[in-house]
Amino acid sequence: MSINEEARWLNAEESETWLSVWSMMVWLPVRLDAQLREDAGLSHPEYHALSQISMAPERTIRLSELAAASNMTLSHLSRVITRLEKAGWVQRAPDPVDGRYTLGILTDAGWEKIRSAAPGHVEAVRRYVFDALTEDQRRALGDAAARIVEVLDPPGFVRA
Amino acid sequence: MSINEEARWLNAEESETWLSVWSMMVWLPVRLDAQLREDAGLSHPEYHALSQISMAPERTIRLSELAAASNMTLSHLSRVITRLEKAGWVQRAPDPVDGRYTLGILTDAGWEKIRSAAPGHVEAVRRYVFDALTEDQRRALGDAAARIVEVLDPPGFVRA
DNA sequence: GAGGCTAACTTGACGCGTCAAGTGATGGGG
DNA sequence: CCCCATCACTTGACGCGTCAAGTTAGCCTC
Repeated sequence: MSINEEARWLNAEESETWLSVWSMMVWLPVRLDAQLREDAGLSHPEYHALSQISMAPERTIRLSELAAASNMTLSHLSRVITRLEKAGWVQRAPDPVDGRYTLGILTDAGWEKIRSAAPGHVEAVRRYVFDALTEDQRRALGDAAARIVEVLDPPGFVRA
Repeated sequence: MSINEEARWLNAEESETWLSVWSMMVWLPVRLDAQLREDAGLSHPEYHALSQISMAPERTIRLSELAAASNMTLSHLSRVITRLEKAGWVQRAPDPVDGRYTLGILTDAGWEKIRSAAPGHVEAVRRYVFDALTEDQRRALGDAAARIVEVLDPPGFVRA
C-alpha cells in the first residue's frame, strides 16, 4: 500500500498487482452495496440475511445458524435482524424445541422483498465481474483467489 | 452470494469463482488488519496515513491531499488524524500559506512508529498473496483485477 | 473594505463489523 | 430438585466508512 514498502519489499510488478487487487477489494463492495441500496434499499448483510432465510425450510432459521452461514457474528446479525424486523420482513420467535434459540421467520413481505431484489443484484455481479472477463481470465481469477483463500484459512472454509 | 441467485443467473463455475473472490475480499483485509493491530497496534487507515505522511516532503501534508491519496473521505480522515494526534504520532497545524488548509505533521515518534510497523505489514502481504501464487497466477490475478477495476471506474483511478 | 461565496475541515448520526459484558433459558450434577 | 455451568442472544463501546450539516478562513465583487 505504500511506496515505502514497495521500495523495500515488493518489485514493480508485484506492486502493480497489489494496487489492482487492493482497488478491486475496495471498490467492488462499494459498487455492489450501492446497487442494492439504490435499487432495493437494502444493505448487503440485510440482503444476504433475507436471501438465506428465504432458502431455509419453512423460510425459518435459527439465528445462530444464519450467522454461521453468513460469516457474521451473532452480535452483528442481531442488529441486522432488528432492522429487518422493524421493516416487517422478518419476525423473531423463540424456538419451541429449545427456548434458547431464536428463530428468524421470513414474512410474506420479506419474501416479496428478496424476490424483487435478487435479479438486480445478480445482474450487478455479472456486470462488474463476469462481463468484464474472458473465460480464461475468469478461471484464472477463481484459481488465484481460491489459492489465496486457502492460505488465509478462514474459519469454516470448506475446500472444494 | 446465494443459491437463489446462482440457480437463476450464475452457472456452477461462475458461482465457484464468485465464492472464492468474495471470500478473498472478506478475509484478506481481516488478516491484514489483524496483523497490523497485533504487531503494531494500528488500524489499516492509521497505518496508511502514517505511511503517506512519512513519504511527503518535510513529513508534512495537507489533510485534503492525504485524503485524496488515501481514497478516504475528509470526514473519516479527520477522525483518524485525531486518534494519531492523541497518540503523539501526528500534529495538526494550520497551513501558513493558506489558513483554510490543515497540515498533518509526522512527529519523531510517528516516524519511528511507521518505520517499525512497515516490514511486518509488507511481510504479511507477501505471505498471504504473493507467496501463495506462481508467477503466472500473480500476473493473471493482476490482469483480472485491473480489468474489473476498469469497469468499476473508481473516482481518481488512473489507467496504466 | 464589507458582504457573501467557496473550500477545508469538523461533528453528528448511521450501518458494517469487532470484542466484552450482561441476560435468560436449559440441562446436568450434587 | 435445585443450583450452577453453558449456550444463545442482546447490548454497549469502539473503529471503519458514509452523507449531511455546521464552522471557519480566505477571496472576490461591488
